[in-house]
Amino acid sequence: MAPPTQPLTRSVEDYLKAIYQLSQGGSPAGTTEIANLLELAPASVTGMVKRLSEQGLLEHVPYKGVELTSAGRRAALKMVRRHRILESYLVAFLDYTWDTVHEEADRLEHAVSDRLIERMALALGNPSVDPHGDPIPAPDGSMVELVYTPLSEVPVGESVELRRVETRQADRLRYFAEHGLVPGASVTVTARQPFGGPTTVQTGDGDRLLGAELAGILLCARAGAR
Amino acid sequence: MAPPTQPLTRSVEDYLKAIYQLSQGGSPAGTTEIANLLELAPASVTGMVKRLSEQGLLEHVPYKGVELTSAGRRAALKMVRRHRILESYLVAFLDYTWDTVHEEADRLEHAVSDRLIERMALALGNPSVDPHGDPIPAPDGSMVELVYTPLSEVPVGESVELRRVETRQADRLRYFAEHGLVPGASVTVTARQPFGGPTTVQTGDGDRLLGAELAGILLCARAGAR
DNA sequence: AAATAGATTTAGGCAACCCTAATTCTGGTC
DNA sequence: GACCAGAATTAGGGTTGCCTAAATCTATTT
Ligand SMILES: [Mn+2]
Ligand SMILES: [Mn+2]
Ligand SMILES: [Mn+2]
Ligand SMILES: [Mn+2]
Repeated sequence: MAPPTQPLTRSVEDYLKAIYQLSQGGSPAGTTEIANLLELAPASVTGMVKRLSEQGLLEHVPYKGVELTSAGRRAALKMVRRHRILESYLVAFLDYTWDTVHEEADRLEHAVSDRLIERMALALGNPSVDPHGDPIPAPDGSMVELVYTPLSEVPVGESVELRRVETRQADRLRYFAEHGLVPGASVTVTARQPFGGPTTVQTGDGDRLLGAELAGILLCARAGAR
Repeated sequence: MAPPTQPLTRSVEDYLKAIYQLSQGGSPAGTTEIANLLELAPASVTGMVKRLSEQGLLEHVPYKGVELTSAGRRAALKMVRRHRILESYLVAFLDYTWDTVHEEADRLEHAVSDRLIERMALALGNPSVDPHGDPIPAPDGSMVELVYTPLSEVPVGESVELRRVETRQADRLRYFAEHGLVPGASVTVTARQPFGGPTTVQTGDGDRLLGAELAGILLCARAGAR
């Protein structure tokens, strides 16, 4: 622990965000996983992990993996809030589209002040989700993460509401937007081929065939879910 | 010269902006001047100046001073545009005041994309000056710099329009704003004490006595000036 | 139990930036 | 023309954060 926490660097903030993301699945984040996500060499990650552990932001069990400490998680969630508020603001007020906004937010998140983020949040009416349907942590770090069902697992015949799109790949996002597959849209699953085959859905603007990859990325609220 | 110019770092951008500012007076910027403005040790500046000269951004005559090359000036003006558009946007849309906006813009200017700046400029209606009355360079780097008269030099009896406030000190800026001394305001000089004494002005909300420092900072358009 | 693939760490470097202390230069002054 | 103060540079370090290549560890397979 280093009590008089000095401001985190851009690199450190990106590491913490990445580790937060990778730890979502319950198990600790591996060195190579982190390296892949941040596009760095694994050896570089080992070095940074050592430093962050000494600063009390991570718990590192050599050869096993890393987890965030509560201080680390707090910092990570702050970055997640910044990122998602920024995305929301840029889309709402500056004409960004959901396929171009991630990149801009990924740089700005390190440069904005708390004050600016809160002003943007206020201008947006304190939204609870960003343009991709990702939940936005509150300023105190609390976040309500709802459990959704991938469209690929919605039974044939059911009608669901799209709530969240789990990808950053611009081409996928553009494809979805072009066909009205955005958070809030209602779709009905009319067929599904077996063995990882495509799902057929009926949307506001016609029927569409979605391969397993795309259908797995679209998260839906089933009947009765909130 | 290094042809395939890679992105400039935050430090480099700040150096170029500082050198641009210091070269405004015609003579080259000195090492110590730059160091003072950036709050660095002079030795650090010597090192950076060497690197930037090698990159073709500066012309350095050892022991004499540095000047921007055209590539350096281009980069500096880009930062000035970014800074001033950001200030304008934050004041216009996010409730910033002119005494708090500089700090935020000084960090953001390094993180925003060209696209974002142009979107903000569009939302603002492509302004030609920022909240302090500082001129905003066009995207191509051209800038119209008008010549104003410091209030301290406006003859007694004349009426002028405030156009620009030349300080970043928040306390001064707050004082001016409190008393309506902002760009666009009309004031009449009703008296001036000799030997660097105060100037008395008549403003929309009453008479006011301004010491030489403050009166020197308020730049005005005299009758007939544009 | 030995071999091995893959993950991880260690070793050794490098570039960008910053600092302090010591040295050198420059433009006057006496 | 020698001297001096201040400006600038050089010398020598330190930190952060990244890389490649060479160990080393772990888990799984044979
Ligand atoms: Mn980022
Ligand atoms: Mn998002
Ligand atoms: Mn800056
Ligand atoms: Mn300004």
